[in-house]
Amino acid sequence: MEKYILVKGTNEEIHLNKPIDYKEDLNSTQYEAVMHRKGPMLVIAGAGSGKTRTLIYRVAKLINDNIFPESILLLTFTKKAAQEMLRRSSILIDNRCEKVSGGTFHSFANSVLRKYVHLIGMNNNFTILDRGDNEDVIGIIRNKLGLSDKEKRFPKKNTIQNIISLSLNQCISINEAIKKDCPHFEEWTDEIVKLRDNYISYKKENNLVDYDDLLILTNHILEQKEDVRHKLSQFYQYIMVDEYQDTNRIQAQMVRLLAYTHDNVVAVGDDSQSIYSFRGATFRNIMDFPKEFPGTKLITLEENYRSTQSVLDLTNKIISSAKEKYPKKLFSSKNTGNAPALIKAPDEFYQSRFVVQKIMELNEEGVDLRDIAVLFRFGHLSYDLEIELNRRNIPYVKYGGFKFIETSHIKDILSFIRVMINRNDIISWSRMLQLIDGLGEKTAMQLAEVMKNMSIITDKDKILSYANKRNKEGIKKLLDLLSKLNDKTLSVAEQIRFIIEYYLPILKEKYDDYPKRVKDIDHFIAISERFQDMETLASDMVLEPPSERKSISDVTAEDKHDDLLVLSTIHSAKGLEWHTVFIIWTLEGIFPSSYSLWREDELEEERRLMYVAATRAKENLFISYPVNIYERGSGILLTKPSQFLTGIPGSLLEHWALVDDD
DNA sequence: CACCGGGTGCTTTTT
DNA sequence: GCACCCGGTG
Repeated sequence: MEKYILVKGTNEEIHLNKPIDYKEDLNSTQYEAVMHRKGPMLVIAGAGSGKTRTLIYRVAKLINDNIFPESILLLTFTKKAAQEMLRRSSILIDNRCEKVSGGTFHSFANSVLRKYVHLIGMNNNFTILDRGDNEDVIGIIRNKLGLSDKEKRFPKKNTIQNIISLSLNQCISINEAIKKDCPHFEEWTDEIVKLRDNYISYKKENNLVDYDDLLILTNHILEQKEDVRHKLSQFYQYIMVDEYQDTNRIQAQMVRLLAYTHDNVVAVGDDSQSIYSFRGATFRNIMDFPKEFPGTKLITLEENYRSTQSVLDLTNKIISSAKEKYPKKLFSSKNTGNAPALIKAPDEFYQSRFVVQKIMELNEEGVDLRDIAVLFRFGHLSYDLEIELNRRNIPYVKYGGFKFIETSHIKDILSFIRVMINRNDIISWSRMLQLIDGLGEKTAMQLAEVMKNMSIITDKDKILSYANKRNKEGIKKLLDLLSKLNDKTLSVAEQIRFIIEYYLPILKEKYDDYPKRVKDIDHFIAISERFQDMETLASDMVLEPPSERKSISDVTAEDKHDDLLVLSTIHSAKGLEWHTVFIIWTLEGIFPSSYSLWREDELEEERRLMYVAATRAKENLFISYPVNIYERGSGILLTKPSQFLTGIPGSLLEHWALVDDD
């Protein structure tokens, strides 16, 4: 037994291939859910009630009963969640679990499209646009339509992108989306509709697909092509959807279509944790599931295995003011524990120092850094804290906020890869060309149009005829690189090496802070080595980008057994748990955000967000806010603590004030 | 004409 | 910290 003392993790990991005793390992409601075999079932699972455990055991049970693993489709919110579940199922049974189908809705849709999109007249080697690319395309079209230099203010490209996406995800018209999201731009409705139409045809011409298209085109195929729908539905006999409260109409529709021959769907979720309505998610899906699938078996998991009763008393109180929900009240199977605390700090710097000091104390008492998390509403709210952490040499990872993939140097490198896959990808051509000194937007767009139709090898001179004195050498160098990359026998790693060899001098010229960026590039090389082909590399980088950003100080900490403190936006903390949780910046106007204060449904979502944040804590929960903060956006002084915390009695939430002791 | 550098303003949450 | 705009320069 000795060697298992080092095993860190959940109970089932200690199982190690002994036959599973389902009755012993699960409570009676979990057991009922796991034993369910055919027909629709909805599991309402409160925070920490063993939702993941239930799913894992169900996968194990199905495989144990010799169900073909590939016929199980497990749709989750992140790829990480899917992998983690399958890994844990594998420990229970064996690695047949790794063969279970699934991933995120988007990655699943991607794989369907790569196979079938030619049936609706598109090319299977399409490029997926991430949000930045998306905005670039919209920017180009906006300029083409002459909508940028009007006297009156025309909405920015990211606003337009939001409007278009909102209208698709919520199945409403552009007009309604504008009314809902930004009524002050209503006068531009006609122009935005025109822009949207141009955007659609532009994508079609250039073989581009955005996030929304992945889902919409997949549904389109499933609706139009009866044979495909039938085939897939027959193949995926056991469909499970995690985090059902965060699906949107299109995703619910996809599930409906996939299940049409058998209705064999298990949806798991918690309406109180629905926090993605800005992306079109609607908790109506989970409320209406029983209507959509008649004969649904409903199971509610209420026993909480995560948090102490003190934490639950507070979280029950926070959610009790919510307007609409499936009734449930969590109770703990653990001890009472420490009361959560609300800490009032004079300013941001005090708050940061308090958090850091507390973390160091806990760490000395034996709590690992990886068992502590600091959560916040927006990615940028951690900047000050990050400085303090660096100063004290506390290593951390950050989830949420800016993405590795969204940094300009990584996008630069990806542009080469994308062009190699899809020569019609004008955006990437243009980005790549603009890296050349003395070559700007205009020339890049012209050249991009030319180069996508030419052979790099034979038409060199024609391409060079577009060059001028200043950029000729640069274009020559680029052509050299492209002809090297033309060699089809090169491995992914070899191709990447050529690209980086070409790119590094440019990087050093372009950015003063290049040493930091070179490290990112090394990270990228390491990631790319796992891939056999460029196509998968390119789509995986967009669909499931490496989301964590390590602080500069801990490139070495990776070797120190990865004991890193976690900083995260609340959205990215979904589904996770820690021994100690800090929630910072709980200030009226920030959390709830000032955007939400005017709309009841958005305020409700902020409340659920607070609930999600607080229910991440197992033992300790510290909630803090600074006072007297000037917010530049709205120009007001923020001084009040979050309305979600003010009416709460001191017995549930202790009030602390910071005093100087140094 | 196109490019580039400097100054200004604004900044949700994610696939 | 980043995107966008403006005015100077090649």
